[in-house]
Amino acid sequence: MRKTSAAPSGPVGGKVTLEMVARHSGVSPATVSRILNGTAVVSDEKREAVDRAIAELGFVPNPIARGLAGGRTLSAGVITQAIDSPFYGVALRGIEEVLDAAGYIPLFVSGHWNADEEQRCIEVLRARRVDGLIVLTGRLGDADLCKVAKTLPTVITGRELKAPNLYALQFDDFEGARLATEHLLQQGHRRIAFISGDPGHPDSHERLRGYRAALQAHGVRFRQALVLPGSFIEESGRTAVQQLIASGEQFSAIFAANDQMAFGAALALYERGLRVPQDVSLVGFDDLAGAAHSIPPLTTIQQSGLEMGKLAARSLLALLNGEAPRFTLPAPQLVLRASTRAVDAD
Amino acid sequence: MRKTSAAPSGPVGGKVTLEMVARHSGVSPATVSRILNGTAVVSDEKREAVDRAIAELGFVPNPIARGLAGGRTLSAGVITQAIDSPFYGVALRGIEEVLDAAGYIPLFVSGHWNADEEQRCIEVLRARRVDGLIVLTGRLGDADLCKVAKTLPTVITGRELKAPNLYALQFDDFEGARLATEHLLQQGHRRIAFISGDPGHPDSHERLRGYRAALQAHGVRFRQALVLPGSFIEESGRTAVQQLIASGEQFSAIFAANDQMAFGAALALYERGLRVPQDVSLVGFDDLAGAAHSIPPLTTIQQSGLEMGKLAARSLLALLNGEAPRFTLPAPQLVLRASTRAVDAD
DNA sequence: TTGTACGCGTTATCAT
DNA sequence: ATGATAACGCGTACAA
Repeated sequence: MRKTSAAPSGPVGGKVTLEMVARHSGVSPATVSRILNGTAVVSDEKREAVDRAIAELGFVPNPIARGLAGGRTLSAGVITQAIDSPFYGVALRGIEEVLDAAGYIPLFVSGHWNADEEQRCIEVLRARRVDGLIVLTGRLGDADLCKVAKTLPTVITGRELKAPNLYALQFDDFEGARLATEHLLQQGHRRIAFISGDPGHPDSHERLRGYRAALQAHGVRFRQALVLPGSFIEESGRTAVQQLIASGEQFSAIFAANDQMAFGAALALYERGLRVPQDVSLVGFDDLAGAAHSIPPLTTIQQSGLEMGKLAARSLLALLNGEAPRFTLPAPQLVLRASTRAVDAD
Repeated sequence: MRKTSAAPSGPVGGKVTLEMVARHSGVSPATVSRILNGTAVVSDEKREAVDRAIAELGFVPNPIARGLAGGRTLSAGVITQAIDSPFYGVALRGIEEVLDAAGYIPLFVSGHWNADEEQRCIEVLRARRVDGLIVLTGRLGDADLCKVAKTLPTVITGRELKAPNLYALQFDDFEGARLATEHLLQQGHRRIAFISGDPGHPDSHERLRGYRAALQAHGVRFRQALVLPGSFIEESGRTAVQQLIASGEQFSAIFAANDQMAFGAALALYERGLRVPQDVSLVGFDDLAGAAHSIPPLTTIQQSGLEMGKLAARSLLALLNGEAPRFTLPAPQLVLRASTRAVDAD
């Protein structure tokens, strides 16, 4: 076996600096830097020599030094609400994938649905000199967000907002909710309960609107008693159904404003001996990973967290690149599974 | 309203440097640095002057420059397998919480259960000059891990391993599985199927051992036909049960090596018209967030991901501090819910 | 106790 | 096209 001259010192380039590469290849550090960044044109000979030196020495550029010198850290801040959220988690995955492919590293921090915490997150990220910011929904005011965007390219999801250096990616909650309700209506349901998300959340309002719009389009009267408060978590869906049943109000179907509440609702029904879908039809919203394996598999509105993450990341990269992002989230789609069934209209 | 003299220029300290603080307070940059890091003793007057200057200027130290100069970045690499994993996601939350409180920021990267990818993650993190590393289980070989630990304080979960600069946090899979099986046995079940995790995963073997040990302790013969292969995801649990049923083998209970497979198993049973727990008892492993709201609520082995994350982070902080961590994961516990019931021993 | 001066590894600005 | 040289913001010997 032939030994290549000057093999790299293992996969880990201990402390090989750009300057060493420069010396090793007989050029100046500046030239090496240029080659690395494609900043300028260099002669092919030098380029080759440098490339070889890089390979032989196992040189890895130091992002820290880069950040100090160039002002860019090749890192992006991502504010999510809880790192273990079933919905946003998938979005993080999409962000990670796209950013990583572009040489960026995401810095994930959690705001816990709290504007103050989100502000703190931004300080932390800014201190870390991230090149850009992705905010997954959250509670931060539009004004604050715009101010942040003034000095930090920002992508925000879950709201409509136009500002320089800022791009908003909004999912069509209204249409999603309309679709879900429409499906139930088509199956002959007339008494459709709606478990809403908490009012402070921007998505909640639109989903309620979609529900009402579908009802109206079918000439079904809206009943306030069929709208139950929820907070986007399982337990709130469960409580809502318990209250609904206790209220004595008639219903043959439930539309929950997200899957987690739908799961809770399903449990409450189960606990009362009501079967889904034989006794009650159920539709969720989000299409979480668990929806396909719940019992019964949940019919729901697909809102691709993965795609959302990917597009958010691509938008940020565009912003960072001085371009104007033009991405749009895919339209909501009904995913038909086994939690609804047709009934004779009452 | 009284204006405080020289109010900070907004919450965002635009570009205030340590040197500016030094000038503003009439001391040298070195002194400011010392105060910031508690590196040396300083006279109270100077300290006060500096503190005030920091406040007035709204100075925020630049971690990037710090990293370059001091070699510490106050950041820790965390290799998880999938950023959206329901089990490890909770662990990330614990890590984030503890690290954040200590002024560290976690850099989350995903290895996707692939040793090569994990290696790449390590390169990336090393390039980012993280101060330490937490590896959540994963497939990396022990030897590789020890090598990494030579130059980077490391905490690893999911395996036993002793090495300098390395701390391993291992959950008692054997005992957990034994507990689960024992519970079923106590309820009178004798034909207990076991859906195992995939063989490449370190946890799988121990859980199988625990299952067998419990069987043996009760004088119940081990039947290979009751052991189904799985891969720790829902669909594999579903397939396993389908095969089990097709095989004609008798069984009254199922123990799945994790909750996700238990969910899949429950679905397969549901699809065949078998009720849990009336016809078949079911036990999972992990106690995922969803287990409490599955139908029926799943009896399972609690393995606190949150605690695991917290302890991993604390261990790393100890390592970083030159101390020897002495943390141990809490013992596994059976969480009794509604997916099992007693039967007359056959 | 405090200040001076240098270095960390890279990019950017000048020259050439 | 390429090479010096000066930042970038901070930590830390070393000196005082």
